[in-house]
Amino acid sequence: MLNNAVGDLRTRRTRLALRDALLALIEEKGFDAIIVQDIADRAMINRVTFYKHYRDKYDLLEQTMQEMLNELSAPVATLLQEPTNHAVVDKLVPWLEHVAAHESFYRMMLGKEGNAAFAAQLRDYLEGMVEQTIKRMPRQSTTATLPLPVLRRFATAGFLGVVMWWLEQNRPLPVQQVAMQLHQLIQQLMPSRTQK
Amino acid sequence: MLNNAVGDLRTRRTRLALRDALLALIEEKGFDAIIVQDIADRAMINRVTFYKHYRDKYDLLEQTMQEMLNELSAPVATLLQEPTNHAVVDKLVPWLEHVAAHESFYRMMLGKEGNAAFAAQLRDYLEGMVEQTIKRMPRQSTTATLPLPVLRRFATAGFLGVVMWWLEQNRPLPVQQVAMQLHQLIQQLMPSRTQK
Amino acid sequence: MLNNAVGDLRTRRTRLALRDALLALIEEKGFDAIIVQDIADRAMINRVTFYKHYRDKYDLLEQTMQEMLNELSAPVATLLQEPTNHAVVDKLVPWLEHVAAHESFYRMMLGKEGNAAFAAQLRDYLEGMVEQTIKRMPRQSTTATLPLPVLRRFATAGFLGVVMWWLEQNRPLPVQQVAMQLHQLIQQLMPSRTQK
Amino acid sequence: MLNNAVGDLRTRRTRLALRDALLALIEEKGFDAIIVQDIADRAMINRVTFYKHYRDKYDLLEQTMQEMLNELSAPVATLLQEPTNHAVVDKLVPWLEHVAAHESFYRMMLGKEGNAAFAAQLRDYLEGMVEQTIKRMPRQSTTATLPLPVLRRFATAGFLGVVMWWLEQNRPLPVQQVAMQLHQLIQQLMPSRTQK
DNA sequence: ACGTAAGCGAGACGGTACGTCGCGTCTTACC
DNA sequence: GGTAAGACGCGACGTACCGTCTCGCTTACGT
Repeated sequence: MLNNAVGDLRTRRTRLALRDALLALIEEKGFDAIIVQDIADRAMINRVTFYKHYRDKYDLLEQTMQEMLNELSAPVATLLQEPTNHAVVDKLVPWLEHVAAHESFYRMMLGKEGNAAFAAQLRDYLEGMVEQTIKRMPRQSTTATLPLPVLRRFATAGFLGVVMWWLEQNRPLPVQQVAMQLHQLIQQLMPSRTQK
Repeated sequence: MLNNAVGDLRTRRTRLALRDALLALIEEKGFDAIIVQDIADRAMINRVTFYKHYRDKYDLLEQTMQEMLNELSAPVATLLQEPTNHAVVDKLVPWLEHVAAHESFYRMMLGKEGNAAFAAQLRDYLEGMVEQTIKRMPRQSTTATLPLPVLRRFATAGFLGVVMWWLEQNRPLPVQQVAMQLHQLIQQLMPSRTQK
Repeated sequence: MLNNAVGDLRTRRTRLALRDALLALIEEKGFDAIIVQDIADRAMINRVTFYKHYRDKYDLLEQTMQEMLNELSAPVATLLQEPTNHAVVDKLVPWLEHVAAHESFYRMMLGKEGNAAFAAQLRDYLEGMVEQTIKRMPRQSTTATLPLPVLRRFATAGFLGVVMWWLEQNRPLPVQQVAMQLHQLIQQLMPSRTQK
Repeated sequence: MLNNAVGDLRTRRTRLALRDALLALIEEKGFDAIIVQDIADRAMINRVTFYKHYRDKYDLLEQTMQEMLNELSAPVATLLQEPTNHAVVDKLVPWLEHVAAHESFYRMMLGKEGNAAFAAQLRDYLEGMVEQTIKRMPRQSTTATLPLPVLRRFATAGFLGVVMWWLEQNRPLPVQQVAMQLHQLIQQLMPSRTQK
């Protein structure tokens, strides 16, 4: 492993090329079908150099996924920190826009040939978001008929399911509309909780 | 590939041993970590003989998955054919019992190290069930505020999500209770449709 | 191994078919390139039946070779037993005619892709012939300048070499002429011995 | 196949080890009985690495044979280039010494379990030598009673036959004596030609 | 600005697993 | 009792991909 001080320009260039190559290849043939030589070829670096930066293709994937999730959560995080109490819908739109921007990546990673770990990670992230949102909300003494973890898992899994559907169908609806529908579905599940 | 005519006793014994070995190994270390030699060893057959029955481990997985799904749907199918209009909950219980009986298999296949194709196949099967159920129901002129595919996908994905949660947590609730909760969640989504 | 009593017609038919198949295949692609399945296919018998008659392809080859040699030596043996003292040339002609009759077989077995064991066996047979011939001859007190084994080996190996050359070149000379030339060569080596 | 540029020291060491292993194994059990793993074990390299250098064991054999023949012809070639007109015998001695030095290799390769291709190659080489020698000689208007190719083939095949006999018998005669006897045999065949 | 340590290309290598070929044995069922 | 048909264990094959090492070249960084 090379010096972690990411200062060196060459290092940064190489790592970037590798990440881009991975993303391109995932879109082309899915993660499982990729071999290290593919990534190196695409990034126009030597295969051995790959191993100087990442343990194996799973290592590269993990780091790339993490960055993807960071990018994904960045706009939402910004919104969350603003004092104005946005409606949930407002948070969904930038979120979905990010997904749309990386459409084929997400389609691949979440689809049949996809990676269960990525889906799980994404769902965990969503569960975290829900948790935070609920914590922020005024404690409403709801008659919680269902245990929270069950409700939360149902909501996040359902949410992701719809997003997958949306991607599989090549986004038949505009972002705003999907956002609204998702919002409505969640409302139906947690009427007392999330109502603004 | 050997004669598919399942007449030969030896063939059937071998194939069965291979399937059982696969299931056991999946529970032990997950599908990806399995090599053909493992399966052959466990089934106490020669590695080459494996290839006389299945193209590769993916082929064996696929066939095994298909049989798993058949087993899964068998009890529900029986219920559906009976004239008495069972409540949805009644269908859920045998379904969940089958999952519970193969707990570790499903936990593995649907979990982080799991197989996205299996999850997708399972979800497709569920969507099919929902579709059939809806067709059987008297056409209620509901004010369907959401497009059916979206609703259906949300419901099935959420449903599976809860089942996964249940397995991940080592089934903290009895089958009946999970069934009830799932039923309630679906009711909340399609109030007019599924109410008996 | 089946009953050695070769009485059974089926057995004889099978064995014959196998031998013919072997000969045909040797001519086509040489012994080494032949697999048991080839022989069985050509003989239109089941592969397993092959093993009921011969241990493996080498076993079949050996028996076939032995028969070939018997056939080869038969006419010469007849001549040898007759009282009239034929010239050596007379013995060579039927011998070469047999080789010519099985031209492609000998070409293959003695050629580049050939079988060293067969060549050795053939040479041993020739050495035996020479030995016998010499024994029959009136003890001539020759000034044997060279040890007999050396002389004999040189003569037989050279003899076979010329036969190979003759086959490789697709028999550019008629049998009689080759016989004469071989005779002359041997005469040159053992002037006092073989002169009639 | 690795870079043929023989520059890399590791490559040369590996190839050498493989050749030596092959030679040792041929002497031990003959070429046919050798499997690639044997060669790799003996050379203390990985089996896969073998395939990075040679297509298969036949490829390795061929190259090794070629080098053997080069080594064999080297001393004779030197002699041929010298102006002094050596007697044929003088050329035979170093030649036979080389064979004696690799006795068991030649015994195996030319014997019953041997390799017909090697024998053929060796004989071709000898024929080439004879041809060259004859060309160099003053055209003697001999009464060539036999066609040259026949004579040449008889001589070379006989020559090799005697060498084989010599090896089979574990060299009962010293090199010089064999050389003399071979010389005499050839003299008897081509009296006018080769007499110095 | 420039010397040097770092990143990098290139190739050999050990090693695991793969999927296939061919062998020889065994069993069952037919004639 | 000979044969067909097929499953099976087994040894070996040649290939794909992996991760490591080593050796030089070149390039960006720190003084």
